[in-house]
Amino acid sequence: MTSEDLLAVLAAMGHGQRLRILAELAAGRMYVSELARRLGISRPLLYMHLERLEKAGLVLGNLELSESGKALKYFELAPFDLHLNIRTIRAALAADTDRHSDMQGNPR
Amino acid sequence: MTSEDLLAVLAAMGHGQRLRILAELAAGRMYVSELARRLGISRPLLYMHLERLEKAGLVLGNLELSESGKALKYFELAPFDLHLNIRTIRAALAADTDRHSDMQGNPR
DNA sequence: AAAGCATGTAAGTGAAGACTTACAGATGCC
DNA sequence: GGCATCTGTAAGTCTTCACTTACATGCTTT
Repeated sequence: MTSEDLLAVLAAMGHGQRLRILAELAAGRMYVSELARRLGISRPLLYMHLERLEKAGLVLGNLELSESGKALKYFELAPFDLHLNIRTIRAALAADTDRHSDMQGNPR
Repeated sequence: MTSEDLLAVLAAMGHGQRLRILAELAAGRMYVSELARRLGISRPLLYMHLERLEKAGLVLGNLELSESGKALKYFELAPFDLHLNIRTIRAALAADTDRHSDMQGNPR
């Protein structure tokens, strides 16, 4: 995990609304409009938050067709469990510089 | 831990410079000017970041007098280890509403 | 056809955050 | 005294973020 990944997660979570979105999705998958109604926020705003959460890998979006044929975009929680301590931070920062070195992934 | 506390930590950590500050302090306590030189950032900027980290409880500042009598503000890492998952998030949000109920801490 | 509900995006506004330059006060050393 | 080094803060700029309003599109049901 690079520091970029770590930062994406931290920044995504570091916001009240998005914390509430995650908590709401813990109850189960839900499509956007329904989620917006439950949280009492506007849909475009929710969209922005969901985008950010998805980029951080915390939620997963999926456009589906209901039985009646109506398009619904379902979001669900992605499983995550990050041990946030100084060790994790140092490892993430170290991973950045390591990307410059060769022979990673497929060393002979 | 309330969501306010959690958000303070997440928002404080969700920034590259501050992540680097924490990593640098992992090597040991250091005073502000020295830390600024090591990181290559301006002192006022570092100040702002340290303030934020301190409010989140991630670092600890202490103004001391050196042997020669010069004032130095030392910062050190506060031990932290946060398990970041959906359970923690829900617990934090739940703690918010619980603050309105009585008999917490010392229930008879 | 019209109304209802869904997705998706664009444009604009207002507030918060990140950063710089600058200045003031205090002490130690030459 | 004058220079170096440290702390602390104020003011100003600039960008990013959060949020609203509005509009275009598509399918369903009445």
